Formats: sequence, structure tokens, C-alpha cells
Amino acid sequence: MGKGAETKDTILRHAIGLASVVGLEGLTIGGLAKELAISKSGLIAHFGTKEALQLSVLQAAAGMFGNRIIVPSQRAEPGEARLRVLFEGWLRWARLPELPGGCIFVSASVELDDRPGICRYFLARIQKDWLKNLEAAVAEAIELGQFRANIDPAQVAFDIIAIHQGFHFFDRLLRDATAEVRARAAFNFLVLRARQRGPVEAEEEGGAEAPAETTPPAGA
Amino acid sequence: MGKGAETKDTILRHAIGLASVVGLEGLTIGGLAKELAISKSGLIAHFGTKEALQLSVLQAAAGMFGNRIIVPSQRAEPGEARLRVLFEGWLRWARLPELPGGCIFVSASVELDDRPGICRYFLARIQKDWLKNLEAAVAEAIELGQFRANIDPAQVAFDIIAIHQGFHFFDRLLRDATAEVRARAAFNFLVLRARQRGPVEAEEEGGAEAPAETTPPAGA
DNA sequence: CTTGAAAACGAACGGTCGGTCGGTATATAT
DNA sequence: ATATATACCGACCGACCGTTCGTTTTCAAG
Repeated sequence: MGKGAETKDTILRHAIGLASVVGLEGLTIGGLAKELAISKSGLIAHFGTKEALQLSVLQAAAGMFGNRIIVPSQRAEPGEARLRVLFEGWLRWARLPELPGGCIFVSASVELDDRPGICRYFLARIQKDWLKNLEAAVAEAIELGQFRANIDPAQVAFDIIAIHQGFHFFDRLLRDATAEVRARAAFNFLVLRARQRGPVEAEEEGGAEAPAETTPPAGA
Repeated sequence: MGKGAETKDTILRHAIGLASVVGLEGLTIGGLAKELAISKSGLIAHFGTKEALQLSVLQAAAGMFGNRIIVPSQRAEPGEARLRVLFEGWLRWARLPELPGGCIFVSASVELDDRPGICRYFLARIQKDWLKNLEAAVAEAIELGQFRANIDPAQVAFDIIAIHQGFHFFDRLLRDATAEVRARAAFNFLVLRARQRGPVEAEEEGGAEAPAETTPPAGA
């Protein structure tokens, strides 16, 4: 890695952490330069414009997320096990010391949802990818007979994302110490409902799929 | 209402809508003044400082939320019915034309969660009040025998808040048209699980509380 | 109508923002 | 060692930020 790429990498690492706290818009070139003890002009020269810097931050964070959560999950068994690894990884992600302000995608989502542009477009794209990733894990669990055939992977993916958003809210705004256990409980209810054939689902008479097991899993 | 209070009210109405889009920090005095065709100095004179303006915006929005969602809910039957009214009102709230950027508390939450100050303190307080409000509705449903005795009101309140956060994410960032139906489905699963004695809850052997009814409710 | 208070104004302040530019130092390849 | 490309710097720009201040307009009570 050349000199330029190296400092660019350093800049982005710090920028991710800073943006997780103050947001992508609250991130200022001067402030970031001061934190790194370099000049404003020397910093922005690596990106050109602030919007390009913001996009690079999102891209770098996405790469980080891929390396830390998605790639390891592919070593887990498909289906429910992988889904749980994804969920647990996602919880840890929001508590990473590299992200002192919490999951940067959560803050970026509400910051960009009304501001069209390259950053919003990119963020929406990778968030849809992540959504599809969760849906795929659920679909695999169905194919493997771990989950009932009449549950909707898209609905479960929605639920999981909602749980994570709720976790972030309780953890970071309310500073509620029970955020993590509440999030895990909600997730466990989710997979439990997906597993067994309960009276919860009166409608949608499915096939003769048998639930694989009934023991509630302890949080990994 | 005197002249001063009247313009102050006009300012706050516009400020709430603007802040729902650009955030409390993105809200600028000059921009707001231009939108109202008044002078910067004339505007800020009503509040003193920008932080006071932001706090007034949050207070005004809280009052609006109380009038539109909480007060009407008190005319509904206690318990599950009231809980549903609260949830449905909350969904409509996030789609109000007065809030073109969605629920202002959602954006404010992620914007303020790492920025100590009066605004953050006030927001956290009213959000905890809202949480307690949801918990109380669930507790009432338990006392009335509508919900099982061994469910945790705090957990259900967490789930509901999570669903709303997920709704906001799907609706505003992903522009997913299914956000509303997904949120309602998640809510219905929640109350259905709370109602009946299902095999979902293997632990916590409770009393001989009988579920009131088993028909899944159609969305109000 | 007079008068005093309340409300709104315009100009200006110091500061910070993102961004540009010419020049200097530093790394890298020959 | 030299030459060239790359990385970095300090100074500076116009624009906008929140805020202050003295003045003018508007309003309502006497």
C-alpha cells in the first residue's frame, strides 16, 4: 500500500468513528483534519469534495461490516444458525469501539432519508442488500425444514431490522441497560414462532412440515 | 393570544415541519426566517438562542403528539383496544403532512443521542414517558385478563417501539411500500402472542388465566 | 390622538464552513 | 543521485452560521 492509500485509510478509519457520533453532515473537514493533525487541504485532496468524502466513509464502513459480520457468517451453518450469527454480529457491531456513536448506518439512514444524492442512493442500496441477506438466511431455514413453510422471510427480515433499530434507540438515547437483553428476547421469540407450528398462525394452512426441535436456544 | 404568541406559534409550526426533514441541527435561523418571510433577528428574538428554539420545537411537537395521539387514546377502552389506538395513531403521526420528513422524534433521537444538553435531556424524558404509556396500556390489558399474566409489559413496549422504528426505516429510507402492512403484521403477531397461552412460552408457568378471545383482529 | 411598550427590522460582528491555489516537501522509480 | 510524480501545506476565498445592537414600525391602552 502506497503512502497515499495509507493515509487515506487512516483518514477513513477516524472519519467513520467521528461520523458515527456527529453524523455524516456534522462531520467537518476542518475538525477531522485537526483530529488527525494534518491540514484541511491535505485531507480533502484525497477525496475532492465533502460529498465524496461522505461516500467514501459509507463505502469504508460497508466494507468493514462485510468483513466483520457477513464474511464470518458464511462459515456458519446455513439457516437458523447463520441467521443467529448475523443477528449477534449486528448487535456487537453497534457496540464496536471503532463506532463510538453506535451503528453508523442507523444515523446515516435518518440523516439521508430526505436528502437525495449519491450518498443516499448508496446507503439505500447496501441496506437493501443487507435486507436480502437476512431474507435469504430465513429462506434457507425454511428449505432446511428448520422454519415453517408458511412464514414470510420478508416479514421476518423486517422484524429483525426493527429489533435492531429498537435496540439502538434504547441503548443510545434512553441509555437503557436492558436494551441488549430485550433485543435478544425479541429475536428469540421471532425464531421460536418461526420454528414451531403454533396456534398463532390460524390462517395460511401450510404443508406437513415438522419443526426440527423445540428447545429454546440460549443466546450465543 | 397576543401578537407575539401568535407569530411564535406560526414559527414553531413551520419549524417542526422543517426540522422533520433537515433535523434539529440542520434547522437554521436564516433558512427558517426566509421561509416565513421575516428577518433573522425578528425570529430569534422570540427564543433568544438556537438551542432554545430547538427545545421549543421539541416541546411544541410533544404537545402536538399529546393532542393528536395520547388524548384521543384515553377515550378508547383501556387495555388492548387502547394499545391498538396508540399504535395506529403513532403510524398515522409519522405520515402527517405537518411532518414531511416523518416522525421528528425519530430523527431527533439519533441526532441527539450523543450530544448532551437540554434538548437531549428533554427528548429522553418524553420518550421515557411515552414508553411508560405503552407499558401501562399493556399492564391494563393484563389486569383485564385480555393478555396473559406472564408477559412482560416492558418487553412488549420495547417490541412496539422497535416496530415503529423499523416502519420508519422501511418507509423513509427504503421507500418500501410494504412498510405499513409489515408494521401492522408485526404488531398483530405481538398482541396475538400476548393473548393466547401458546407453546411459545415454555418457561414461566403462570396462573389459570384464560385468553379472552382467539379471533385475530382486523387492523383498525 | 397621544404615548409607551412590544415587535420586527437591517446592518454588522466574529467564526466556521467547504473549497481553491501556488508552492514545498517527500516518496518512488530510474 | 537524479528526476518525476505524489503528498502535503498555509494562505485565502465567498458563503453562511448564530448572535448582537440600535433603529424603526406596529400595536394597544390612556
